[in-house]
Amino acid sequence: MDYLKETEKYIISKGVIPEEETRGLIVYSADLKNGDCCLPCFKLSKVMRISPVAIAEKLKASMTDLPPFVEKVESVNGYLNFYFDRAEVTKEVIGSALKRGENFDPYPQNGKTICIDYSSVNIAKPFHIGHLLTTVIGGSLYRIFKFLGYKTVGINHLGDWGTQFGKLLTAYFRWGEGEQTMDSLLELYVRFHKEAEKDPSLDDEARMWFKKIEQGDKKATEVFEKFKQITLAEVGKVYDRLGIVFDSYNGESFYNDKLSDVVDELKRKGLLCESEGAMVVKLDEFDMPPCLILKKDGASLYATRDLAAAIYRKKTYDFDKNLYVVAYQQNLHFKQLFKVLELMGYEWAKDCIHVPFGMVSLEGAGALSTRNGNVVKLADVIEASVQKTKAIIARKNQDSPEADFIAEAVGVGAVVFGALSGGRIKDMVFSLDKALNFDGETGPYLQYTHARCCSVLEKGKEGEAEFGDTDDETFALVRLINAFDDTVLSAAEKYEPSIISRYLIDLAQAFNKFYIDHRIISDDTKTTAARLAITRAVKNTLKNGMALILLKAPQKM
RNA sequence: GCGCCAGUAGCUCAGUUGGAUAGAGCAACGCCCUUCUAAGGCGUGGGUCGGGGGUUCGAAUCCCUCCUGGCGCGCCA
Repeated sequence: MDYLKETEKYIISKGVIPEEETRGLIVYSADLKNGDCCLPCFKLSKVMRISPVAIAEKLKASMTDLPPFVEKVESVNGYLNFYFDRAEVTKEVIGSALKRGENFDPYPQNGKTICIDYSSVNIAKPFHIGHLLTTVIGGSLYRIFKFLGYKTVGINHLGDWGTQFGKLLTAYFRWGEGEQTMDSLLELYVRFHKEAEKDPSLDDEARMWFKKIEQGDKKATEVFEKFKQITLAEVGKVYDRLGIVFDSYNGESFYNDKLSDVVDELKRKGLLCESEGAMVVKLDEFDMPPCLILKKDGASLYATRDLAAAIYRKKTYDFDKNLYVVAYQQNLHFKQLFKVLELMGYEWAKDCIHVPFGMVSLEGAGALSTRNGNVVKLADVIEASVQKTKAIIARKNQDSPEADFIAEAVGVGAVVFGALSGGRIKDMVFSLDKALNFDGETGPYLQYTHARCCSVLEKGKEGEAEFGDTDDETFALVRLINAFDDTVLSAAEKYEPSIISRYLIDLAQAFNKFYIDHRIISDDTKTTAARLAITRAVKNTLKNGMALILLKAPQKM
């Protein structure tokens, strides 16, 4: 139940204050001492020309028939404070939470489709921690929107086009024919850049090889396809461990044969003009630099492919929203892209949304760079984290048969949560030590709390609950359980999984306080039943919330 | 130079559509396992919310200005 709305409705029903001015004023109290929610009357004071104190007093006087969930109302310094009937609210909140069961049903299908472009790996380049954010943010948004009843389309817009692949082929045929791995491909790429500094003719050779790929030359295409398979097999393993899925792997090369149509369309609509030898769409009147469509030599550019991709996605999926989970370096690019779509007359341009996130750099080593090999591979970080978890489990002397499963869930969870716990937009300095810290606000903390709930539930006998517990710790927990849906909706609205992460930390902290201060299983069957019901509601809420941020919830750890 | 974003405790960050005394975690120190998982809990210390001005009954939050940092600004993606 939305208690703020209910309270608002009740206040308005009194007819003491203007309805329009009251909407949205009610907030949850910061301090439980001041009640559970309150109406600050200062804004009303301006409209009604009465002092806030007088308004609060007048309202209080009118409230002779409180709704069932409100116990008392107080007027304090211009605030009208509502104290909830805790037993009543607890019963309602825990009751409806338990009704959802262990796995919450998704919202009913809303008939809307959302495309989410994320991860977007580059062929033959290492899958490193720089890709972690786009991968897990996108993967989490995918689950959040699916939960909310959207049809979701996850798109891995592969980086499988460009002169870089000419370079790779050059290096391959010169120094590395035969079986390749991701590592050996990276070595080839790094070696090319080193040698090309001394021998510029290598660049010409690279252009030649890329031209061959473009023309569909058999030898070039075969080798390139092999590189693609090697890459996808490698990153596929990481996706599996992270629980990331895609519905499409259409990358840059996929749009190759759709580019000329886009260019023609731009011409036809009078948007394309020649500038310094290149073809551009001018955006001066929107205070933006021009959007480059074709190079001097007639070759297409990034924007050209993205235009083709957006149009293709609209045609194919008829999306209601089209998300791009791409680093903020490309803010301008997407602004230009969406503006050009708008100028082309596509009203759906407004549904295209760039979801930017911050830069990842390496502790001590600065920016990540594929060229000089300054990378930390995602698979290595995950593996280190899982190994550390195994060591902890061994130390705790719990050689359970599920040890491997738990280590995998917790190790991966630590890495994933580390990436999803902070606001998207902040830059992140990656530190393995920090990623491997399992104390405090971390994924393992959430998982531990969940396992703790499971352990208690296994030992106690659940039964018909009567809620007499109304102390602050218990009630804080109840309020948090009730906030689950608002939290998910807010995360979706802002495309910000970290809102769910923060919420789950709050929930786990509240439960751990509750757990320490309240003996859950005791001789008193009524109290035991009530506390177990709360524990189960917490467990289920944690588990379902964790799934939305890609965290597994083992029963034990 | 212009544009966008960021600046909150030693560190990492919440809080930013204005509401009551600015909150967590990490690190440090001190406590709590003969009762449900100590990957936990409690306590202590730690703040010019980048600076200054303004709007307001009320500002970390809104406006102006300055400082610092990051990113972007034509043929890479």
